[in-house]
Amino acid sequence: MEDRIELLQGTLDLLILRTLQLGPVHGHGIAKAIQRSSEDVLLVEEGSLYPALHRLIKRGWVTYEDGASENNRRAKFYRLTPTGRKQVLVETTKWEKLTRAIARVLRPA
Amino acid sequence: MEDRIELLQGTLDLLILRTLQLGPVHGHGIAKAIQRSSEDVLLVEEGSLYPALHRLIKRGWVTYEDGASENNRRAKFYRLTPTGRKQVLVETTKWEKLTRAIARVLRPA
DNA sequence: GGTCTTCCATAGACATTCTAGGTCGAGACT
DNA sequence: AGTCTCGACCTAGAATGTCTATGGAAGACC
Repeated sequence: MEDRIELLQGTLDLLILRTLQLGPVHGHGIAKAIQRSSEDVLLVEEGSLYPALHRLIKRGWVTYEDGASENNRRAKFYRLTPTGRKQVLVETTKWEKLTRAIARVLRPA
Repeated sequence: MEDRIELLQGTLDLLILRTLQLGPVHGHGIAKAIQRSSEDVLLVEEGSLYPALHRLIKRGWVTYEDGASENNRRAKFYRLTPTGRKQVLVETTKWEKLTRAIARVLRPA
């Protein structure tokens, strides 16, 4: 296949949190949303997605309710908790700080 | 203890390659250079640095010669191979593609 | 009823970083 | 001479997070 780009470790949580900022979405929908908004650059594997979601739940940043998808399939609609909502900002800031730092190193003096 | 920021997995190789673009440097010097040019945001632990360097050598992107440091200590001066020099561009492009993609996801529509 | 697709999930492999140790030698100080 | 610190190098093992591969359940569709 083509140039698959692997996610950087630690970035998936942020991508998920940010996606959930727009409202409750089920797992499959999160993956599709990230793929779409990244213009097909980022492909979230299920084997990465669900462990990540469970991680976020464990940390109290995300919760879910059972429901039915647009296609009438059983689905869990994940959404941010109040803590999670704050955490999005923390994580976003951290990401920006980090990428700015890396950019400085990459930019040849 | 302040807000230690951990490196993202996969970014260290690029940081090292980019640092070596400026000329041969010994390990300790690489760590200091990255710390300095990132304005103390990125701290490269030795336990990450040396495995990374050996990885890059194994891939044929980096090589080294023995020499003496500014302080007259024994040191290995690491430098890019011709292949490594090309690889810097590849890795830089990948990084930019990835961060652009992530930025699109983070940017709320 | 059979098959496709959607949605959820996990086990195990893999890669990279960190923690926590250790070595060895140069220079400084006593 | 002895000892201390620091510079430079290194590794083992733990921790983390992603990927590969796989499976299951249930609705849709023929």
